[in-house]
Amino acid sequence: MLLSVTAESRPTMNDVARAAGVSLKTVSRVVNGETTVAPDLAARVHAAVDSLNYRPHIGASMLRRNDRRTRTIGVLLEDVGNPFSAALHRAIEDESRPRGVQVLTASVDEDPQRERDLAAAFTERHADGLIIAPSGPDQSYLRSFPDIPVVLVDRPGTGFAADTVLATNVSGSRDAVRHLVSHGHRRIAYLGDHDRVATARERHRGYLAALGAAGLVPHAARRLRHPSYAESATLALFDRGAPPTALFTSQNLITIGAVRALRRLGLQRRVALVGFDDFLLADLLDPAVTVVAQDPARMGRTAARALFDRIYGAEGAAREMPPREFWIPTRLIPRGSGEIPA
Amino acid sequence: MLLSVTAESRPTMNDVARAAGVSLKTVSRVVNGETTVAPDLAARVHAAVDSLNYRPHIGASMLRRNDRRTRTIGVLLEDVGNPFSAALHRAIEDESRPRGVQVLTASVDEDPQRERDLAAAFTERHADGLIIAPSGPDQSYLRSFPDIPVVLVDRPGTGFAADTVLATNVSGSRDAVRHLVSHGHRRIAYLGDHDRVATARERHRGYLAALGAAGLVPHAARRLRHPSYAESATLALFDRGAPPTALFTSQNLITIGAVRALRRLGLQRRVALVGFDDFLLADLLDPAVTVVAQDPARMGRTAARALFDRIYGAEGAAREMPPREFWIPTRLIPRGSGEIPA
DNA sequence: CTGAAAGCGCTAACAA
DNA sequence: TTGTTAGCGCTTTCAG
Repeated sequence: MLLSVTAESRPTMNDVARAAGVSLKTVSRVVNGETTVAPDLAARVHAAVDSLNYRPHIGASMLRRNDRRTRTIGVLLEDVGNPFSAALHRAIEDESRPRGVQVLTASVDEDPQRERDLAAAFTERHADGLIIAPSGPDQSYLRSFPDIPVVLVDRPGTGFAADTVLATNVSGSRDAVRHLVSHGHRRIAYLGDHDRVATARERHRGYLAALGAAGLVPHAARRLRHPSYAESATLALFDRGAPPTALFTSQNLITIGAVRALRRLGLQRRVALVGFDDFLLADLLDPAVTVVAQDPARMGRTAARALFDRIYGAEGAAREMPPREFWIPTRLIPRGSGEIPA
Repeated sequence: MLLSVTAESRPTMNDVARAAGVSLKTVSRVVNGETTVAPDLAARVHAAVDSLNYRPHIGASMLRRNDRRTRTIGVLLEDVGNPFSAALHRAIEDESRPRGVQVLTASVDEDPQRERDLAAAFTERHADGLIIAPSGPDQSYLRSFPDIPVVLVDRPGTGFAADTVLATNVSGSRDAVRHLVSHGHRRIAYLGDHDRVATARERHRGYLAALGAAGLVPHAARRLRHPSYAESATLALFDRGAPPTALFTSQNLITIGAVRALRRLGLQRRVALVGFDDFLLADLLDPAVTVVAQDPARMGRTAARALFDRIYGAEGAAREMPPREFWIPTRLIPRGSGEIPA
């Protein structure tokens, strides 16, 4: 007497065909919803599919199909755990779902090597397209994947032409600083990410432009190697002679660090603050924090639509379109901290 | 003169073999790092790989391989955009990366149908395993995917036995309420998610248990259909006779709603508040919010390790292990709002 | 309308 | 050490 050693492996179309007493090809037709199958055969196939609990193997199917679509895209974000990336991710997913597209995600953590490796990994898995928030100084590595559409989001790419979705970083920062100037400030300090980060460079440019237009000079500009230095860097600004009367912070976590520092100094009601990028509970702090809000959801939706245009749009034509730029406007939200007079 | 109309399709192992003047199988060996290839042949293959920019097709490879691993897992979360889910996701990614595993993610949004559909979609893509934060009332649908290891996280499953990673919801809630009792409160209200949500049920149980142990009766318990009702529900609690002197809120967004309501009533320094689940900036509010913190990063890491145990662990043995339960402790963090006396 | 044969890109099993 | 043949699960092509 032999014990069964069946590996309990998943049924294939062949198994279904045998069970239904039809040919493999007829099963294929039914599974793919072709209408050229006699009703009684189709019914037998459906019954067999149910009883065997058959599920198609889309990997095998894509291998043979002419269009070779996996209906999977790859998304490279700064860090899937941070609120900005998470909001982008969610918006991309919302555009993908109705199209039956699944999403592979990964965090780059400002590591250029990782960016390249992950793009390669997604390519080997035959993602139909890539959405990338560029991190490294150079995206020319993408040229070695000529057959896969790419959309860049949040930051511009270098050495590679692709559809790009960006916030209006320069004008948004200009608005922020102009707002502070209009409340009488003349000593306005800047706290931002390292120049390596493209968005930080742009926001710094906006800061300088607004100061110049107002006939002011930069009071102090700190480009931080990491947001975790924001609190101590802010404290240092108030260590000497003529401290700033207002701060412009170029990013979420830096804004929060500045808030903590001002609290410690007891200056939160005396020194004005405008931050770039909104954050949860900014309105519940005291004073509530004035920000230039981005719209990550809209950025994600726009990026996903641009990608799907190219992947699944009118064959040929859509893929060859010249690269497009999408600018997503920012919006100044006055809440209190930015309206403190000089 | 003919124009080239080559479809620019990706080179295959065959192309590489031709270019290197070796057989297809030799290329396969080199690409897979087998050491049984003569150095000069290997060098020629590498050169051809580089010049053609060849990348292996892991879909085709997995189809033929004996182990049939895609090195891809599927993760079903409540909402990839919310901080708790995003932290889980990030931790899962951190465990996946060193193993060369890519992560497919999707948001279930409390929709049982979507949960099933997405599990099926991941299965069709031959994910090696699934991590699921159960949302629907019943996970027995997972039995129709007998060949794929599953780990449940954040909430227990129903109708399906699997490794499960849970926060200590009951004891954490008990700690929270006991903390309020120890500050003299006797009228402690509960605000939480609808009973449909398993974690909400457990946290409510902990609330009742702590009250019972203190000889108290529930003051008012509101099970909300959606967190967006938290603010108005809190306001309503103070509409009548003997309002609560303390609140226990069972979730992030509900806690924040309660904070908003107490502010509007000007009661934020008179009514005590302890929330389940920590949130960014809880310490910067005034008063700072006392919470029972979960550890989503540890939950994610634990879930991922449990899954990888089963997928890639000692063949056979690991897959057949009985289901395990992992309890991730919560921690009460006193910050001010929970220490307001009755 | 249905089916048989070929083959997608790759690895397993075997032979040379 | 290297190459040959077969075939993973499926769709295509083409013949009935």
